[in-house]
Amino acid sequence: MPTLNYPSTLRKHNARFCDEPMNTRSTSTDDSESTPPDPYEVARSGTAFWADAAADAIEARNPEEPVVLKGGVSPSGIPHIGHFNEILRCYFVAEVLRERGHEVRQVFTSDDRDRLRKLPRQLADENWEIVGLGDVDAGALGRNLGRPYTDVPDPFGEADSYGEHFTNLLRRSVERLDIPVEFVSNTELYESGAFDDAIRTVLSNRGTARDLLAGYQDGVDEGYVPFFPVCESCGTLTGTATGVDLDAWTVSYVCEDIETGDDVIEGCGHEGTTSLRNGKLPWRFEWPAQWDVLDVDFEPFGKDHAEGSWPSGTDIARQLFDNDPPVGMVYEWFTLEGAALSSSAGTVVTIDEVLDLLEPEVLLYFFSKRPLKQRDFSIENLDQLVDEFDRFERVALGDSDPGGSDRKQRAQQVYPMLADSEEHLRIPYTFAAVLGMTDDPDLREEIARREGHIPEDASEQAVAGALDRVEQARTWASRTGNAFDYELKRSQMPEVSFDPDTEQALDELAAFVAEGHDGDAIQNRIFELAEEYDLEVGGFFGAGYRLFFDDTEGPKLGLFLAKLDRQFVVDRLRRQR
RNA sequence: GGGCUUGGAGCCUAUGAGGUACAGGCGUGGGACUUUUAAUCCCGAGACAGAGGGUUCGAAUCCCUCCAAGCCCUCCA
Repeated sequence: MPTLNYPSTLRKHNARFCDEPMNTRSTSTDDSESTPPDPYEVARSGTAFWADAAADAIEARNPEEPVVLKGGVSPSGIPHIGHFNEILRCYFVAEVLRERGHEVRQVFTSDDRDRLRKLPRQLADENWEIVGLGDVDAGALGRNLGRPYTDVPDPFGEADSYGEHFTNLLRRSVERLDIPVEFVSNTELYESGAFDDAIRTVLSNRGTARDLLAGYQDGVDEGYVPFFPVCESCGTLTGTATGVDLDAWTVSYVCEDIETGDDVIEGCGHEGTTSLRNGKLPWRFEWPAQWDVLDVDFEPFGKDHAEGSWPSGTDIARQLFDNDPPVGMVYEWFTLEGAALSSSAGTVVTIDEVLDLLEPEVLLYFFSKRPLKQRDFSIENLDQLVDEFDRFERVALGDSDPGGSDRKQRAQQVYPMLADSEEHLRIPYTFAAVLGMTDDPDLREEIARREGHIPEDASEQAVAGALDRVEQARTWASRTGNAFDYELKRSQMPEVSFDPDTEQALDELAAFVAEGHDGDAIQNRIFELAEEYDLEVGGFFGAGYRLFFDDTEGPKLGLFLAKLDRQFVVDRLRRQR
């Protein structure tokens, strides 16, 4: 027995969901021992961290070491943050299990033998540049509809296939997040024969397989053969196998039209026979086959699978493969700015993009939250997420605990999974955005110090780390064009027109600046001049912001002007350049 | 049609195995820092937990009905 250190309340909780009958229309008469916990319950964790509950459920199965956690997606297009549920939900559970002394293997299957069903409207090249379908040879790509992703050429001509191209992109994002993941190609599993036993099991028990599936799906009739061969003539993953010869390890087929949603992929009509390694199992069988072949103990999945392929999959795992299905966990989908994430519709945020806007630990933090909650990823309001993380970090590190001890305990548990143990100095995100108005690193630091965001005794390294956020926040501000998007208009003077009083006041201010005064003095002078010329204070400041930022707002003007080179300021105040 | 998930102040995030929501943040109103903005500090307003029933001494937390959004019963994190 490993020493487990978690609250006793949790144990009670586990007992609860382990004993509950599965919430499906399973037709099986299995004993409770092989009934996996309800994947919704696994995602709910009461007062504990959800990954703890998942780890509990996994331990309840007495898994063999190493414990295998798996995720997977089809490489159908641009990998976006939603796909990372498959990676990061596993990651947190893996971390918990490691803490408990388990050996863990985190696996990701690229379901790359799935067929290309339709062309996405957008693609991303090997440099993560998003390009429209029109920018590649869409015609050539279109001729590959119906083929497995690994048989479709990479439209960018770099990788071996379309599937490999997008898998590579995803893998690189995983690497940027520094998550240890083993990638497995589904196509390779088929080609290497790793799936042979599973295929044999399905096809030699066709009647059982059919009956099982028919309990969950309509349209599974007598002639149904649960295998899709690749047509040797046109390369399409066909839908109609007509017979199998297990001794010869072949399957015969007719290459008929395939309906995929609204579209129909035309078959070439070829009738042929091919190897059982040249094709694939239908998803409903393939998933449990993966569990069996890879010895999967845990798998998170999107809510789209929760009511369909999960119940049938667990049933098939037990009854057909005689295998205990893994612990499943449902997660809700993210939205982007309130809209569904969709590669084809172009509502996509990639990990790469996000990491230009915030630190990896903030992104991980987003994924550490309750899985069943529908969450919006909002770039518009990204500052709120970062602020929330900063608070979370402070609580975890013990500086304060406004939310109570439970919250603190959780923070202390989760935080080490997000960030390294080095000292992190954080400048508030929106303030960092404002600092982006100047390119001068020294000036940035000075302003940050002046405003109290950098303590006297901060190490050089910590300061540098803190200022790294400025670039991210500035990118965010300029990308969203929000209120923090200040940019010093140094090279060219914005178009301005002021009334005569304002112009005179600006000239006097220029003269004052020319004399050489510190920031406070200049700030005071601005107020005095506004009074002397009977100008609205706000309006006069506004004139300054217009001149220097082409905006109505800006930083504390006097202090800021004092930091810039004097002649430039004087000239600009005189509207000369 | 059947099933599932989510639903807290203007917004975000918690809590959620029944026991008073003075919760935190953002935003907002006011004030302080010699006087607009950013930042910092103080104070204030703001929800009775989607709606309605029920169980209970007591429910945001259990049950029922309904509503909204999303998902599944073809493929899709």
